[in-house]
Amino acid sequence: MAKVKLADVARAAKVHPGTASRALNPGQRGQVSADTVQRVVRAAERLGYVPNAQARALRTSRSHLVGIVVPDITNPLFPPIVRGAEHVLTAVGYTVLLTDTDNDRDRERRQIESLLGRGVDGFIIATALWDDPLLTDLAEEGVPVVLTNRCASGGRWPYVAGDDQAGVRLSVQHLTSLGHTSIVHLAGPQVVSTGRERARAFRAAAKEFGLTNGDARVSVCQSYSEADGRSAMEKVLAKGGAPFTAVVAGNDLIALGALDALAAAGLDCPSDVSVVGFNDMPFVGRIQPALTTVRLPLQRMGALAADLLINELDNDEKQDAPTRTLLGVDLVVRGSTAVAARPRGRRR
Amino acid sequence: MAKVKLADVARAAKVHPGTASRALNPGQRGQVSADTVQRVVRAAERLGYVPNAQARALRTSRSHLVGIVVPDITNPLFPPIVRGAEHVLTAVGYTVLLTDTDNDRDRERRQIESLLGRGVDGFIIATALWDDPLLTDLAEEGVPVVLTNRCASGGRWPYVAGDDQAGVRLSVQHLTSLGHTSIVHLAGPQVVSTGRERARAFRAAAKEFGLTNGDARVSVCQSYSEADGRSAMEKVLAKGGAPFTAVVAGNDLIALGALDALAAAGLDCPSDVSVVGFNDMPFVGRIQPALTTVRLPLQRMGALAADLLINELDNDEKQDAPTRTLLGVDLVVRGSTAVAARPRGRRR
DNA sequence: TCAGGGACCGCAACCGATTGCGCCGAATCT
DNA sequence: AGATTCGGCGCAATCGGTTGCGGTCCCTGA
Repeated sequence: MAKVKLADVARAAKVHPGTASRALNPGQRGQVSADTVQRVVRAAERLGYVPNAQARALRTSRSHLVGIVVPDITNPLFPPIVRGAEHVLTAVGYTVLLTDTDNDRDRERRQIESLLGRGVDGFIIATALWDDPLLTDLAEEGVPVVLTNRCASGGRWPYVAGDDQAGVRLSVQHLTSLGHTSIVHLAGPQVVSTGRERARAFRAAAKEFGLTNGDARVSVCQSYSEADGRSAMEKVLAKGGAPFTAVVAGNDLIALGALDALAAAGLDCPSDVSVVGFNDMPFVGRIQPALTTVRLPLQRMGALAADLLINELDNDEKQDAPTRTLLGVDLVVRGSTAVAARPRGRRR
Repeated sequence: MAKVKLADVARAAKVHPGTASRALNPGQRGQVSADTVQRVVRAAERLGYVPNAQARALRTSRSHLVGIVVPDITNPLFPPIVRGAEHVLTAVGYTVLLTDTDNDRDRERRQIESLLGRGVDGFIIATALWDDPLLTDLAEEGVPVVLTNRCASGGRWPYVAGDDQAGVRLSVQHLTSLGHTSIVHLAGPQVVSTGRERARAFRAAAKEFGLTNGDARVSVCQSYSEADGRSAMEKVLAKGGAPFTAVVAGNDLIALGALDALAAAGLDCPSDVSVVGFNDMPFVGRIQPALTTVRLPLQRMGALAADLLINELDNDEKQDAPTRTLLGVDLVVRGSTAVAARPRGRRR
């Protein structure tokens, strides 16, 4: 069965294609008599008419396509975000173009350009660097962009994410209330906002809860991964210095790596060292020990990012002050944190 | 900066747009002199020309868009598949339209129709039911489809997945070799191929390894979820019957649910009951007890599915015999399986 | 020298939907 | 009754590439 096109519907309803188009588009329906509208709509239904999105996009230069850019869809952090965004977007007639940049900047740029060639109306980007030339390029071309998960410097883009600062503060508060007086922060990469922000928040919280400088060390991981979490933890253990009894990880992956390093060093979690993660990835509550971590409303983040983008797309007026939303987070206390033991660490 | 279009390039190269088009398309390049090709290509580069995919698709009725349909991107099974497929597809100029059906048939149909309206060239579908009207409809419309993860009856579609039968056989073999003589299979839903196939394989393997009927029970879960796994396990425990010492779960999620039910019933895994899962989802090796499970090459599955689809799209000749590929699987032995204890179970 | 044959390239139609412009007939006003 | 307005709809251009057809020019062979 050949695709039925607008002209077919028009013929069936005995009107001109232009009229059929108006009858089918709620916005222009006022220009057509109710009677005609009904005839056209009926005909369209009877024939099973599905408008050709390509043609429409070509003419209107609105594709109703949205690109979602994630660094690695395999990282459990992102699927819920994608899902939340997708549900909102499809509900209002947008379609999602997903692209996984594989944490590769060149690939990311190529992908985004390809998507632009496809005429996407806007992007939801979860891969932003703190200083990101790609973003400024997009801004110059006037492409609507909403950032999620990570933000960028300049505060130029709408943005929705979890409240990193609050999450870290909750973690530190929890640990100090358990009697921990020397805590290590295994920070995420400092080129992304979450890495910077959580590290900043850690220092602030440490000060707030009375930890002195030497007792609130920060060690930076190259990436958010188990491998880098592990090696960062190993490095801290090897270096010695003041003994510590707790670790605040930049995210759950880093926490997992840290757990490995601790176990390898013969340290037990939580009796020797408490560990808290960030993100509450699926199943981290079932690992051994069950990970205490900060829960973000990921799906809601995605949904909100989509809302923001839709809003920006529909009101083509540019708003000068981009909305920036921080969603509340919870600390989920599980088995990886416990009352501080006598201070302990690897000494040289 | 306004988008540069083909006409601009043509003007810059002092040729007709038609000629510019031919010069830029490798397939037609032979019809243009080498000198002109170079002029056009240079001009295109200089101006930063990006062809408008919509216009091209409209004219050629080839969008280079592929729809990937998954039931729930939040299920860790799917991201690797999507990733594998996406990498292959983008490498040859296709773009991925992702849609998450939320396990909702109506939603799925709407989404697919919407994607068809967008002119997708083909689909990779991971949501197939065993008897799936949606698939036959697509087949009637002549839309290329490749199935992955699950297949459908009739053997009408190209298909790539893990070797379920081999995986289950490995599991049963492993358990019997540990001395288990009474095993329960918590099967997945029987409306999807993996549920049926694994159940069938379980019965066959049980027979092969000498388990009698009463010692190879099958209980079916409504869905692949922790909740249904748990309730199925609870039901088996409540019903009593012959004591069992091992469980082969339809997938990891079901296994997790079963673990919960066992723990709630005061049974220890693995000392009282061994459990083996299926899929080797991320992090199931870190839960307590570390789950013995069957590992599928998920990313490779996605990549292969993409290869199959591309092949079908490029050779518009319909091949009468669809390729069906089963990828080899491994049994990953971890802590949730152990030598059989004395048979035990809940007795009334 | 002239017919025949390519190689190259321009012309214009076309893909399918949208929309500014303007025509026509009927209702309203004076 | 004649002028005027307005609702409803048809016409045709347009979005940006692609491609069948045919024209021009040059080269080859007799």
